[in-house]
Amino acid sequence: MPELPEVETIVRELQAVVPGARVRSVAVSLPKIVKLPVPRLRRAVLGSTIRHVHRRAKLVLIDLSSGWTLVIHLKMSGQLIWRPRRGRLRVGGHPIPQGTTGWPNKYSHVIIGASTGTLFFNDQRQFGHLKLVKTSELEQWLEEQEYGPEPLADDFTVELFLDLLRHHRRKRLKPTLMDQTVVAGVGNIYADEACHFARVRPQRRIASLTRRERRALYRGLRHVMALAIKHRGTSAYVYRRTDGGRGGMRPFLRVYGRGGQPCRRCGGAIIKTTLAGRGTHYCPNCQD
DNA sequence: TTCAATGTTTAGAC
DNA sequence: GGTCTAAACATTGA
Repeated sequence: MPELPEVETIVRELQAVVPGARVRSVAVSLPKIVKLPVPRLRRAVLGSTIRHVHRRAKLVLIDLSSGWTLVIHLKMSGQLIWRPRRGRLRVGGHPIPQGTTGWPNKYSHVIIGASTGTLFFNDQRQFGHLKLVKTSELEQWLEEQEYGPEPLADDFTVELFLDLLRHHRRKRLKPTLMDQTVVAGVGNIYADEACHFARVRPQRRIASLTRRERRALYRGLRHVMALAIKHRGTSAYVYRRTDGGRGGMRPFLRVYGRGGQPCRRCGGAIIKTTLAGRGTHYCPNCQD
């Protein structure tokens, strides 16, 4: 999916325009995406007002006046699209397939009609899901998911990060960074980018990392996430009127998707390999 | 035709 | 028990 920066981008977009909208209709064309009986979803959301849109890890959280929170995971190919009655479209998540011009389309699996616009939950690969959690129990529920700290939060200190790494000494670096119980929200793109920032190869064992390297990884995670949010993510489209621009992080990626191309730091050829089943990119010259 | 794609979970091997 | 890989989910496009 969209990783933390892409989810944060769409959450900010939605939070700016959606609160206050009253839900008037719910249409589900792919029931398996909704992890509860559709009639129950209807009862929980129809007639309620959207209060607040926020995020934890890669989850989009939409608080409703009914006391329920919609919990949406976009996984690999989910999108959220807000089409307001007036004003510009807000699109977040996976890039829109070429040729797609309107909504709903064949990937629009959940459509929530509201007083000021319509929210589309689209997902090409159908991996995403939508759940419902009582807002009063949301904090508790999130704790049960055992997410690690938010990498950009004030309480994510270097000391905490070093401590988390100590619990995974025998594991390889990149899968550990992507472990949502270690740090929340890190995915395949930004794990590679953080490793490059820290000049460390993704396949290194945690135990082999020097204190200096661990601290560089901490800085790398924070830097890469903040930069990606600043540029509105790597591929989330954010439409302005009809033509729109896309998430602008792509030109700032130093290794992801750049196999065979020269390293922007040292000129070495970026290697693309596989680690933990995921495409993994690094510079063999300046990452050790 | 084959493979890989911003995620997560699970089964099985060692 | 710990850690790894492959497969599964489903679809598309290079």
